[in-house]
Amino acid sequence: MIISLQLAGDIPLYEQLRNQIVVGIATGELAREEKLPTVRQLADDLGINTMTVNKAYSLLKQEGYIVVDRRHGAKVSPPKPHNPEPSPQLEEELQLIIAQAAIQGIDPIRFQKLCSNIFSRMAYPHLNEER
Amino acid sequence: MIISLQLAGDIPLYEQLRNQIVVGIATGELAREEKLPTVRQLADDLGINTMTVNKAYSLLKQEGYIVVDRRHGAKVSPPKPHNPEPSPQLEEELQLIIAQAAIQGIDPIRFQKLCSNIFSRMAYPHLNEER
Amino acid sequence: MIISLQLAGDIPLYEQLRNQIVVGIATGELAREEKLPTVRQLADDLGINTMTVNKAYSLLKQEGYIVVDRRHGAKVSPPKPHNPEPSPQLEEELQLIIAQAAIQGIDPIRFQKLCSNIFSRMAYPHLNEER
Amino acid sequence: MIISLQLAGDIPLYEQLRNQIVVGIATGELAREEKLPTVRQLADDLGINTMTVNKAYSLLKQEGYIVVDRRHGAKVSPPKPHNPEPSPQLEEELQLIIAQAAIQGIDPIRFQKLCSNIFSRMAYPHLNEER
DNA sequence: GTGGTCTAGACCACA
DNA sequence: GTGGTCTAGACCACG
Repeated sequence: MIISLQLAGDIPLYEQLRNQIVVGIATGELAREEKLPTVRQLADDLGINTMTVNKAYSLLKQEGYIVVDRRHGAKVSPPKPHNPEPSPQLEEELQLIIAQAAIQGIDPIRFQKLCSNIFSRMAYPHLNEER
Repeated sequence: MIISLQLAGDIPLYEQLRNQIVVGIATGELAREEKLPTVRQLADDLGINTMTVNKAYSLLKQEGYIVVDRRHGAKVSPPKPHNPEPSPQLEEELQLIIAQAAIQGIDPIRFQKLCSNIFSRMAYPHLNEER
Repeated sequence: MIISLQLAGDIPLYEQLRNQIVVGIATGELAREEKLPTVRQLADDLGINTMTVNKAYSLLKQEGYIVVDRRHGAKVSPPKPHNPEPSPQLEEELQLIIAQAAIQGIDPIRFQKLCSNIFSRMAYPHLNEER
Repeated sequence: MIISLQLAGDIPLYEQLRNQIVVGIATGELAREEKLPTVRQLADDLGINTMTVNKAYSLLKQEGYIVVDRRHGAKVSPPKPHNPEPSPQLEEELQLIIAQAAIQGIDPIRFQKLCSNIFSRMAYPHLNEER
């Protein structure tokens, strides 16, 4: 999986890292149960400090996206059960996005299509292949 | 228009302010061409520093959401022409949101419905009243 | 409030710090809404690194014990409503404590008395003085 | 006796093991003088490293919970005499628990009841069958 | 060899 | 002046 960080940006490195891994999990690029690179490995690859990677991993662990097994490092969490209720925080973020889209001049139909496109890139295991 | 800031939160005050004004514009709560309160006025109302409000206004101006006329203060920008192409940045943010939603266990249909609900609260002037 | 760290121990410094602050909040030694010392201040006082204090504060923030106001630093969270249901984690920890006490030869009556003593040192605002 | 370890957790495996054995002793699930499985046996059963089990046993021995007879393997220590004085360390741990409980909004009566429930699951041999 | 912890010192964003 | 972020380098606990 390719990770690209913009060193000169407003978003903290650890957050960029966290975001890209979240997307990687959702798209299936990082398969469920797949082992993530070690902290040191990833830090080396990206040319950043181990503690920065550490912080990203801690965040992901805290949010439940990954689990850290002391024996084998970090891996992607097992899929969550189907849950139709969005968190309030997510809803608020979505509202902001849609507000911006609306002002930019994007109509709802176009937006829906855009969402569909993005969704189709996700490998969400919640519809058919879930136990 | 009601603005509520959480003083003790991770999101910077100026960004919360900017976000709520953007939503206000999209929902029509802040009518197009409407005059915004002065920096000092708003800072007083919210009990925060003028520099913070100033920063939010600067950001909004830079992003094109408002125009600052030296004689009349700040006001909401006129509507943009219909433009079906989303900015890459918006697309990226949307991707992150959808990724999180997918992992949370929200299916595309539910998500679409959620979007529709939010869109219906927006007064997007791009479909009928296009100049 | 006095904080004493054992530098040569198994418990990480940031955790010792976190624990003592939690106790300080419960006993009322750190009054509700009271401002905590700044990260740098405390780090200097204790002779440890700022990042260690930072980590303790982050933990406390994440757990809801304190709130961090960007304008005035960290302060103790407002009291929680009366809630008779203990978290499962707390229950498990308590079970371990009681197991150890039982093996040590402490009978239930003695234990109850011990709890009462400790509780009497707490300034829990949940019984009378709550809105 | 059933032992369940969470491989992906913050608590070290050897400590989880130690804790569960302590609880097992207190509840009487592991009867006094009962022989514990060998290090290798237990390691195999749990699918973990022998060193991890070894460490847990060493800790338990050092704390006086078990005795290791070179000829017969490890077994639970004989009951301690009735001793109403808690160790300072236990008292400190209890203080932390109670502090958290108080902040969580649990009142002393509820807490006492919780303790009683847990105590009733213990088979403390110090009240009646004292030698 | 893994992640976790800690240090000293630096720079930046926020208000 | 506050907390937040990042670095380079080190040591330790865990398994």
